[in-house]
Amino acid sequence: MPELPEVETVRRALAHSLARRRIVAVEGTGLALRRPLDVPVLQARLPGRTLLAPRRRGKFLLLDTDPSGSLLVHLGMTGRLLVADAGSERPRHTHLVVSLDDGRELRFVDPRRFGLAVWLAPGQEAVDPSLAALGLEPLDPTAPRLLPPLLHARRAPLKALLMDQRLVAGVGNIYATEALWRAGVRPGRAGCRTSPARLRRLVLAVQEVLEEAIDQGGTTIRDFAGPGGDPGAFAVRLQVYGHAGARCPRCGGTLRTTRLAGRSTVWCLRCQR
DNA sequence: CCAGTATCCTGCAGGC
DNA sequence: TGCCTGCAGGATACTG
Repeated sequence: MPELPEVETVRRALAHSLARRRIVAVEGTGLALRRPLDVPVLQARLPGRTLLAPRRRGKFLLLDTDPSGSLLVHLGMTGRLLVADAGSERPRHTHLVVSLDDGRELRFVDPRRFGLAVWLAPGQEAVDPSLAALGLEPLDPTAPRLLPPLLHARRAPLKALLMDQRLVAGVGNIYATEALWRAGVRPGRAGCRTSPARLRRLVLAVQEVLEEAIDQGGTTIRDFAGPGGDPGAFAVRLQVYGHAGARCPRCGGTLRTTRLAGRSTVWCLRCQR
Protein backbone atom coordinates (compact mmCIF):
# COMPACT_ATOMS: atom_id res chain seq x y z
CA MET A 1 0.00 0.00 0.00
CA PRO A 2 2.19 2.76 -1.23
CA GLU A 3 1.86 5.95 0.79
CA LEU A 4 4.29 8.85 0.87
CA PRO A 5 7.29 6.96 2.32
CA GLU A 6 6.95 4.14 -0.19
CA VAL A 7 6.63 6.54 -3.12
CA GLU A 8 9.60 8.52 -1.83
CA THR A 9 11.61 5.29 -1.58
CA VAL A 10 10.80 4.51 -5.21
CA ARG A 11 11.66 8.05 -6.23
CA ARG A 12 15.08 7.90 -4.63
CA ALA A 13 15.88 4.53 -6.16
CA LEU A 14 14.80 5.68 -9.63
CA ALA A 15 16.84 8.87 -9.28
CA HIS A 16 19.91 6.67 -9.04
CA SER A 17 19.11 4.07 -11.65
CA LEU A 18 17.23 6.03 -14.33
CA ALA A 19 18.86 9.46 -14.48
CA ARG A 20 20.15 10.37 -17.94
CA ARG A 21 18.82 7.18 -19.50
CA ARG A 22 17.24 7.65 -22.89
CA ILE A 23 13.90 6.04 -23.69
CA VAL A 24 13.97 3.97 -26.86
CA ALA A 25 10.54 2.30 -26.95
CA VAL A 26 7.22 1.90 -25.13
CA GLU A 27 4.84 -1.06 -24.95
CA GLY A 28 1.55 -1.31 -23.09
CA THR A 29 -1.31 -3.72 -22.63
CA GLY A 30 -3.99 -1.11 -23.19
CA LEU A 31 -5.89 -2.41 -20.17
CA ALA A 32 -7.62 0.40 -18.32
CA LEU A 33 -6.03 1.65 -15.13
CA ARG A 34 -7.65 4.30 -12.92
CA ARG A 35 -7.46 6.50 -15.96
CA PRO A 36 -7.19 4.91 -19.40
CA LEU A 37 -3.65 3.84 -20.22
CA ASP A 38 -3.15 5.72 -23.48
CA VAL A 39 -0.46 3.62 -25.12
CA PRO A 40 -0.42 5.49 -28.48
CA VAL A 41 0.21 8.81 -26.74
CA LEU A 42 3.00 7.34 -24.62
CA GLN A 43 4.53 5.74 -27.71
CA ALA A 44 4.37 9.07 -29.52
CA ARG A 45 5.86 11.15 -26.71
CA LEU A 46 8.34 9.10 -24.70
CA PRO A 47 10.82 7.55 -27.15
CA GLY A 48 13.82 9.83 -27.76
CA ARG A 49 13.40 11.63 -24.46
CA THR A 50 15.92 11.44 -21.64
CA LEU A 51 14.85 10.77 -18.05
CA LEU A 52 15.79 13.31 -15.40
CA ALA A 53 15.60 12.98 -11.62
CA PRO A 54 11.99 12.15 -10.69
CA ARG A 55 9.92 14.30 -8.36
CA ARG A 56 7.22 13.35 -5.86
CA ARG A 57 4.01 15.18 -4.98
CA GLY A 58 1.91 13.44 -2.33
CA LYS A 59 1.67 9.85 -3.53
CA PHE A 60 2.29 10.83 -7.15
CA LEU A 61 5.59 10.41 -8.99
CA LEU A 62 6.59 12.74 -11.80
CA LEU A 63 9.16 11.23 -14.12
CA ASP A 64 10.47 14.36 -15.77
CA THR A 65 12.11 14.18 -19.16
CA ASP A 66 14.29 16.24 -21.47
CA PRO A 67 12.86 17.71 -23.70
CA SER A 68 10.40 18.75 -21.04
CA GLY A 69 7.29 16.80 -20.14
CA SER A 70 6.58 14.19 -17.48
CA LEU A 71 5.24 10.72 -17.02
CA LEU A 72 2.83 11.00 -14.11
CA VAL A 73 2.61 7.78 -12.12
CA HIS A 74 0.46 6.74 -9.18
CA LEU A 75 0.98 3.30 -7.67
CA GLY A 76 -2.56 2.95 -6.35
CA MET A 77 -2.81 -0.01 -4.01
CA THR A 78 -0.63 -2.61 -5.64
CA GLY A 79 1.40 -0.72 -8.25
CA ARG A 80 5.13 -1.22 -8.64
CA LEU A 81 7.76 0.43 -10.77
CA LEU A 82 10.45 -2.12 -11.46
CA VAL A 83 13.72 -1.75 -13.33
CA ALA A 84 15.03 -4.96 -14.85
CA ASP A 85 17.00 -6.35 -17.77
CA ALA A 86 14.94 -6.37 -20.92
CA GLY A 87 15.49 -10.09 -21.40
CA SER A 88 14.16 -11.11 -17.99
CA GLU A 89 10.68 -12.47 -17.52
CA ARG A 90 8.00 -9.85 -17.00
CA PRO A 91 5.72 -10.30 -13.98
CA ARG A 92 2.01 -10.86 -14.38
CA HIS A 93 0.01 -7.64 -14.69
CA THR A 94 2.82 -5.70 -16.36
CA HIS A 95 0.80 -2.92 -18.00
CA LEU A 96 3.51 -0.62 -19.27
CA VAL A 97 7.11 -1.22 -20.36
CA VAL A 98 9.50 1.64 -21.06
CA SER A 99 12.65 0.38 -22.78
CA LEU A 100 15.89 2.22 -22.02
CA ASP A 101 19.06 2.70 -24.02
CA ASP A 102 21.14 0.51 -21.71
CA GLY A 103 19.28 -2.76 -22.22
CA ARG A 104 17.09 -2.37 -19.16
CA GLU A 105 13.41 -1.51 -18.96
CA LEU A 106 11.13 0.31 -16.54
CA ARG A 107 8.01 -1.77 -15.85
CA PHE A 108 4.75 -0.63 -14.36
CA VAL A 109 3.11 -3.62 -12.72
CA ASP A 110 -0.26 -3.30 -11.02
CA PRO A 111 -2.53 -6.31 -10.36
CA ARG A 112 -5.45 -4.28 -9.03
CA ARG A 113 -5.15 -1.51 -11.58
CA PHE A 114 -5.88 1.29 -9.13
CA GLY A 115 -2.72 2.97 -10.40
CA LEU A 116 -2.10 5.52 -13.09
CA ALA A 117 0.44 6.34 -15.79
CA VAL A 118 -0.23 9.35 -18.02
CA TRP A 119 1.85 11.67 -20.13
CA LEU A 120 1.86 15.31 -19.02
CA ALA A 121 2.93 17.77 -21.69
CA PRO A 122 4.70 20.94 -20.53
CA GLY A 123 2.18 23.13 -18.72
CA GLN A 124 -0.29 20.31 -18.14
CA GLU A 125 1.10 19.64 -14.69
CA ALA A 126 -0.43 22.86 -13.36
CA VAL A 127 -3.91 21.96 -14.57
CA ASP A 128 -4.00 18.20 -14.06
CA PRO A 129 -7.04 17.63 -11.84
CA SER A 130 -5.36 15.05 -9.60
CA LEU A 131 -2.34 17.23 -8.92
CA ALA A 132 -4.21 20.51 -8.68
CA ALA A 133 -6.45 19.16 -5.91
CA LEU A 134 -3.58 18.12 -3.63
CA GLY A 135 -3.11 19.76 -0.26
CA LEU A 136 -0.01 20.41 1.85
CA GLU A 137 3.08 18.28 1.74
CA PRO A 138 3.13 16.86 5.27
CA LEU A 139 6.93 16.99 5.52
CA ASP A 140 7.06 20.65 4.57
CA PRO A 141 8.43 22.69 7.51
CA THR A 142 5.31 24.87 7.37
CA ALA A 143 2.94 21.94 7.98
CA PRO A 144 2.93 22.12 11.83
CA ARG A 145 1.88 25.75 11.55
CA LEU A 146 -0.52 25.62 8.57
CA LEU A 147 -2.26 22.31 9.07
CA PRO A 148 -3.78 22.57 12.58
CA PRO A 149 -6.11 25.45 11.66
CA LEU A 150 -7.32 23.53 8.60
CA LEU A 151 -8.04 20.46 10.72
CA HIS A 152 -9.70 22.57 13.39
CA ALA A 153 -12.14 23.98 10.83
CA ARG A 154 -13.63 20.56 10.07
CA ARG A 155 -16.12 18.31 11.82
CA ALA A 156 -14.99 15.02 10.27
CA PRO A 157 -12.97 12.45 12.26
CA LEU A 158 -9.26 13.29 12.36
CA LYS A 159 -8.33 10.04 10.70
CA ALA A 160 -10.52 10.84 7.70
CA LEU A 161 -9.03 14.33 7.55
CA LEU A 162 -5.44 13.04 7.63
CA MET A 163 -6.25 10.72 4.74
CA ASP A 164 -7.97 13.45 2.71
CA GLN A 165 -5.43 14.23 -0.01
CA ARG A 166 -6.96 17.68 -0.52
CA LEU A 167 -5.79 18.65 2.96
CA VAL A 168 -2.57 16.66 3.34
CA ALA A 169 -1.00 14.89 0.38
CA GLY A 170 0.59 11.52 1.00
CA VAL A 171 -0.86 10.09 4.22
CA GLY A 172 -2.85 6.87 3.90
CA ASN A 173 -4.37 4.35 6.27
CA ILE A 174 -1.15 2.96 7.72
CA TYR A 175 0.57 6.21 8.63
CA ALA A 176 -2.61 7.97 9.74
CA THR A 177 -3.22 5.08 12.15
CA GLU A 178 0.34 5.16 13.46
CA ALA A 179 0.51 8.94 13.83
CA LEU A 180 -2.75 9.08 15.79
CA TRP A 181 -1.44 6.43 18.15
CA ARG A 182 1.88 8.21 18.59
CA ALA A 183 0.13 11.49 19.34
CA GLY A 184 -2.28 9.78 21.75
CA VAL A 185 -5.29 11.05 19.82
CA ARG A 186 -8.49 9.08 19.16
CA PRO A 187 -8.99 8.51 15.39
CA GLY A 188 -12.70 9.28 15.63
CA ARG A 189 -12.22 12.63 17.32
CA ALA A 190 -13.63 15.51 15.28
CA GLY A 191 -11.10 18.06 14.04
CA CYS A 192 -13.09 20.96 15.47
CA ARG A 193 -13.20 19.28 18.88
CA THR A 194 -9.44 18.97 19.17
CA SER A 195 -7.30 21.68 20.71
CA PRO A 196 -4.75 23.46 18.52
CA ALA A 197 -1.97 22.16 20.78
CA ARG A 198 -3.07 18.54 20.25
CA LEU A 199 -3.46 19.11 16.53
CA ARG A 200 0.07 20.43 16.40
CA ARG A 201 1.28 17.37 18.28
CA LEU A 202 -0.58 15.20 15.79
CA VAL A 203 1.03 16.89 12.80
CA LEU A 204 4.47 16.50 14.39
CA ALA A 205 3.70 12.80 14.91
CA VAL A 206 2.76 12.51 11.22
CA GLN A 207 6.10 14.05 10.26
CA GLU A 208 7.98 11.80 12.65
CA VAL A 209 6.42 8.56 11.44
CA LEU A 210 6.81 9.49 7.77
CA GLU A 211 10.47 10.37 8.23
CA GLU A 212 11.23 7.18 10.12
CA ALA A 213 9.49 5.13 7.47
CA ILE A 214 11.46 6.82 4.69
CA ASP A 215 14.66 6.02 6.59
CA GLN A 216 13.59 2.37 6.64
CA GLY A 217 12.77 2.24 2.94
CA GLY A 218 9.00 2.19 3.48
CA THR A 219 6.60 -0.43 4.78
CA THR A 220 5.94 -3.75 3.09
CA ILE A 221 2.74 -5.45 4.21
CA ARG A 222 2.09 -7.49 1.13
CA ASP A 223 2.58 -5.64 -2.10
CA PHE A 224 5.16 -2.92 -1.81
CA ALA A 225 8.63 -3.30 -3.27
CA GLY A 226 11.30 -0.93 -4.51
CA PRO A 227 12.40 -0.85 -8.16
CA GLY A 228 14.81 -3.71 -7.52
CA GLY A 229 12.06 -5.83 -5.98
CA ASP A 230 13.31 -5.31 -2.44
CA PRO A 231 10.80 -4.88 0.44
CA GLY A 232 10.71 -1.95 2.88
CA ALA A 233 11.83 -2.51 6.45
CA PHE A 234 9.37 -0.36 8.39
CA ALA A 235 6.71 -3.04 8.94
CA VAL A 236 8.48 -4.25 12.08
CA ARG A 237 8.25 -0.74 13.49
CA LEU A 238 4.46 -0.48 13.14
CA GLN A 239 3.10 -0.16 16.65
CA VAL A 240 -0.63 -0.54 16.05
CA TYR A 241 -1.46 -1.04 12.36
CA GLY A 242 -2.11 -4.73 11.82
CA HIS A 243 -2.00 -5.42 15.57
CA ALA A 244 -5.69 -5.37 16.47
CA GLY A 245 -6.35 -7.43 19.57
CA ALA A 246 -2.75 -7.15 20.79
CA ARG A 247 -1.55 -5.11 23.76
CA CYS A 248 -0.90 -1.43 23.33
CA PRO A 249 2.91 -1.00 23.38
CA ARG A 250 2.51 2.15 25.47
CA CYS A 251 -0.08 1.40 28.13
CA GLY A 252 -0.79 -2.32 27.85
CA GLY A 253 -4.46 -1.77 26.97
CA THR A 254 -6.10 -3.83 24.25
CA LEU A 255 -5.88 -2.44 20.72
CA ARG A 256 -9.32 -2.22 19.17
CA THR A 257 -10.38 -2.12 15.58
CA THR A 258 -13.20 -0.08 14.08
CA ARG A 259 -14.17 1.16 10.67
CA LEU A 260 -13.77 4.84 9.99
CA ALA A 261 -14.35 6.53 6.64
CA GLY A 262 -14.66 3.03 5.17
CA ARG A 263 -11.21 1.99 6.38
CA SER A 264 -10.13 -0.34 9.13
CA THR A 265 -8.68 1.57 12.04
CA VAL A 266 -6.70 0.31 15.02
CA TRP A 267 -6.44 2.33 18.20
CA CYS A 268 -6.04 2.09 21.93
CA LEU A 269 -9.17 2.92 23.92
CA ARG A 270 -7.14 3.71 27.01
CA CYS A 271 -4.33 6.01 25.90
CA GLN A 272 -5.75 7.61 22.77
CA ARG A 273 -8.03 10.44 23.75
C1' DC B 1 -19.88 23.11 1.16
C1' DC B 2 -19.33 19.01 3.92
C1' DA B 3 -19.52 14.24 5.40
C1' DG B 4 -20.30 9.66 4.40
C1' DT B 5 -20.69 5.74 1.21
C1' DA B 6 -20.27 3.00 -3.13
C1' DT B 7 -17.23 1.91 -6.79
C1' DC B 8 -13.35 0.16 -9.48
C1' DC B 9 -9.89 -4.21 -9.30
C1' DT B 10 -7.30 -8.78 -7.96
C1' DG B 11 -5.31 -11.82 -4.57
C1' DC B 12 -5.58 -13.99 -0.56
C1' DA B 13 -7.48 -15.94 3.78
C1' DG B 14 -11.02 -18.26 6.17
C1' DG B 15 -15.14 -21.14 6.49
C1' DC B 16 -17.41 -25.18 5.17
C1' DT C 1 -9.82 -30.16 -2.74
C1' DG C 2 -12.79 -26.36 -4.33
C1' DC C 3 -16.13 -22.92 -3.97
C1' DC C 4 -17.84 -18.93 -1.80
C1' DT C 5 -17.47 -14.70 0.82
C1' DG C 6 -15.25 -10.86 2.64
C1' DC C 7 -11.51 -7.96 3.12
C1' DA C 8 -7.47 -5.10 1.75
C1' DG C 9 -7.83 0.50 0.32
C1' DG C 10 -5.96 4.36 -3.38
C1' DA C 11 -8.95 8.18 -5.57
C1' DT C 12 -13.28 9.73 -7.05
C1' DA C 13 -18.33 9.86 -8.20
C1' DC C 14 -22.19 10.10 -6.03
C1' DT C 15 -25.92 10.92 -2.25
C1' DG C 16 -28.05 13.23 1.63
